[in-house]
Amino acid sequence: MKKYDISFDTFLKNFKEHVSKLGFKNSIQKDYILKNLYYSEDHLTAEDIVTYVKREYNIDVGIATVYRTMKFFEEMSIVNSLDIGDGTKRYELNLSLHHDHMICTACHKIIEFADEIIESQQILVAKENNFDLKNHVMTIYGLCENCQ
Amino acid sequence: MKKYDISFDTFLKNFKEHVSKLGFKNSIQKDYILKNLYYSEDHLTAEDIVTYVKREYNIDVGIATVYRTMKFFEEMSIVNSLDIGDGTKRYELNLSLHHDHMICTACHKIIEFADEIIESQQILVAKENNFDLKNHVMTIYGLCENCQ
DNA sequence: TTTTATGCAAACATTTTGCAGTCAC
DNA sequence: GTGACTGCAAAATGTTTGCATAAAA
Repeated sequence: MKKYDISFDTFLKNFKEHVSKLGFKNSIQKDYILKNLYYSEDHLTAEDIVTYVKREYNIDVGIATVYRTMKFFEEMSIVNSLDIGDGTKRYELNLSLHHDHMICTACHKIIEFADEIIESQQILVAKENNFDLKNHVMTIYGLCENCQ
Repeated sequence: MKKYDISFDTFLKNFKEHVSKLGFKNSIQKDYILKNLYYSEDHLTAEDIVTYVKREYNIDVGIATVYRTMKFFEEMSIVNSLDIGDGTKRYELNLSLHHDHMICTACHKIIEFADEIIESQQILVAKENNFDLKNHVMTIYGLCENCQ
């Protein structure tokens, strides 16, 4: 659904250079996990990633590697994690402009949205509290159009 | 820290009547879990609740009962749950006005805040998307004053 | 007396960790 | 060759469930 401003190849190349510069090592697992995140739908669980990478690219990745890699990607700030309330972490690429989520409590559909007023107000609130804002998550729960 | 507009005794009395009317049964476990939520700090884990109820009131409550009770309270809309990103659910009484959280990623301190502009903008965004808003969660991550 | 709630222990699901072997640089 | 990465299996963690008993209405 969502397209990014940067092509996958460019993104991957940049990322691999970045990894090298920091003294970490690249691997085909990292490459294909990233490729999968780039081209698949958002909001994948670790299990999803294992399944999809195998199905789409025929690459075997262990679930432990996925968890470790996602933690690594989060620290690199190229991935965000998301909890839709079912006790399972989901991951999405952090390449697009910041957006938030509306989650339907009936069908679990996820609607993404971005609102500039909310964004700027958050920055203001953080400043008022002498808080050094790094990231934020906003989730609206309710019923989507179909489920009302 | 936070005081509610309603006394615990009044709140408990109302709640017990409500439970009866719906055909459920009251119990001292429910009473003391509620009492603990009312008087303790916010953002307790299930484990915290077991520990505190024992310590403060010398009442034994099983962890399974806490989970079941919190689910029940959430369905009654008197409790909210909160995920601060460490994989453990935390609970707080839903008696006060809506507020959101800023969480320090270094010391895990939680700062509560309420912002009317953000609140009203959320309602607007939901409306624009034909989404029937029931609840929402907003969390800002970053560094608190002390940890910067 | 009927039905719901509780507590225990077992089950379950998700995530993390230790370790031996592999791969990148 | 060294150090980081991977995969497996085991462990750890958090949460849920089945069942017998207890308590509420």
